[in-house]
Amino acid sequence: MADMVRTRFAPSPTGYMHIGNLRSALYTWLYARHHGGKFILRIEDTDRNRYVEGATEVIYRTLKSIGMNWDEGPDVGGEFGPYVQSERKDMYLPYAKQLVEMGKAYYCFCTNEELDARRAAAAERGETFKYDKHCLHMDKAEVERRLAAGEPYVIRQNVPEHGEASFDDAIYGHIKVDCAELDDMILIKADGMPTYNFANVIDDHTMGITHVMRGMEYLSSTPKYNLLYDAFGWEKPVYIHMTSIMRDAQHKLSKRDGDAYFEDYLAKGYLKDAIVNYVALLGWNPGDDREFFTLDELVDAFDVSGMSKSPAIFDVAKLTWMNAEYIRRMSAEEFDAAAEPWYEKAGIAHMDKGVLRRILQPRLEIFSQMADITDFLTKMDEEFDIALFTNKKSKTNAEVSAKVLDMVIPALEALPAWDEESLHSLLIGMAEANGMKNGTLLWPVRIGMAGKAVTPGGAIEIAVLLGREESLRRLKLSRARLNAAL
RNA sequence: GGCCCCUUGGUCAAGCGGUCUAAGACACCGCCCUUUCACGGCGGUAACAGGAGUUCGAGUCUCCUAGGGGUCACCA
Repeated sequence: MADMVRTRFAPSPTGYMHIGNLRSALYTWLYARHHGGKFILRIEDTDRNRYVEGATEVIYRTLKSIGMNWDEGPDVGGEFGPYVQSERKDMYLPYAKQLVEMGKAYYCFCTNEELDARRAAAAERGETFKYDKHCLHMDKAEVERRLAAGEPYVIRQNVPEHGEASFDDAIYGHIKVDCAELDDMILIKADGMPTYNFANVIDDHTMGITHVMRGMEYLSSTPKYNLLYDAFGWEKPVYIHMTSIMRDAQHKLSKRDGDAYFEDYLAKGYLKDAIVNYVALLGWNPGDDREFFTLDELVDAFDVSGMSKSPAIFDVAKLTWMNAEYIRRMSAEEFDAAAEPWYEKAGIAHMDKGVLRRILQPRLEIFSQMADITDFLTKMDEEFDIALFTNKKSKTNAEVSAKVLDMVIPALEALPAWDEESLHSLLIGMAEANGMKNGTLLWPVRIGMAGKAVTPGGAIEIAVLLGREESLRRLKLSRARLNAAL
């Protein structure tokens, strides 16, 4: 038990799951599972102004859908609860007061307005503002008096003016900073709530978190947290700071570009497993050439030594490739099931599923491409440019095409069975009998039925999908339009 | 601006002092396959940010410069 790894994912409920957050959750979860430890979910809602209704449910739903289960959390409980920060509100003040008694923290009555003014003044002088410990020097009697009078106050950490604060990061190594650089951060806000920084330290310790994994934006404030651990005489956790995911070299993935949230990609038709797989590889590598991982395989392979120090740019093209690969690797049953809603949307659900699967599975990169790629099946552009009948490689032009269609249409009308095999032997047989390349015969037929240069599948598959009546209707119509070019 | 972190091809990245005339993947280009387009197969273009050291030897260690990111809130 003493060596049991305990990690935590501590999101604030803002409504959506950011891709970067998702990856942090994933790594944190993987670390715990890989080491046979516990994964704890804690909701950090100390900022009441930012609370979003239903946001916690989004977090639960997302994590569950991916398969990241938690051992302790607001909904499942646990012996270190409560797991919602606002419900722990009363736990923090005593710790802060304890620090005050030890001289490691102090009451501060400076108002926000005063501070803002001083900050602005410092900025004007081109200086970095740092709280001057003004209230630290207030005599005890006055502090007591103002407290008794009910004056609003905050509690600040008393950072030594000299010396060094440091910590060891599992990825970045030893990070140290001069205490003179550190500001006396607020531990308890005027509303009695702890700041994120303070709550984090207290919660992580009281919840027995052994490995603190979080974004690297906390790298520079972590030495300050360690001062708190030292003051309390607590054992420090192992720190593992994780890189951020970027849109490009200088910007993080952002809400504005509609590329930041897990939900965005789901809506665009990406598979959750592909997203998770791709994201897992952004900032971590298994040390070999493997790229495809199930969650279980990730648990097995995950290791801090494979985590990178520099931020990674999110490459949609690679995600798309990976998603396409996931689609191609689906079994027939899986593909049919996943495709069904998209077939409905595209209006082709009544067509031959076997043929659809065969032409679409290797071609779709994301399911949302379905409607576009199959649009000609539901409705041919009857005004299509008849120049499409001309194709050099297939040796076709308007004249050849007219000839081919004149020959093919009656033969198709006479074909007893309208199935793939019959269509295939008829058309290929005709090409051979007439000494034509397959392409010379099939090109006009495909164009005549599709009215489009690029189609998934060829003439035979399209004919099967459209059925005899519609195929012939289109071919006759196209043949008639060809007259204009002769 | 102060402080902290980072820096291998367009992107993800392997590399942990010699086997680097630097792997693999995506993207891109070419060829093959072929009933268009894909899929698949084969091949190609493309990188150690720059400069000083240390060393017999540096992508790998040190320092400097440059570039990028983070942070400096009663936000998390």
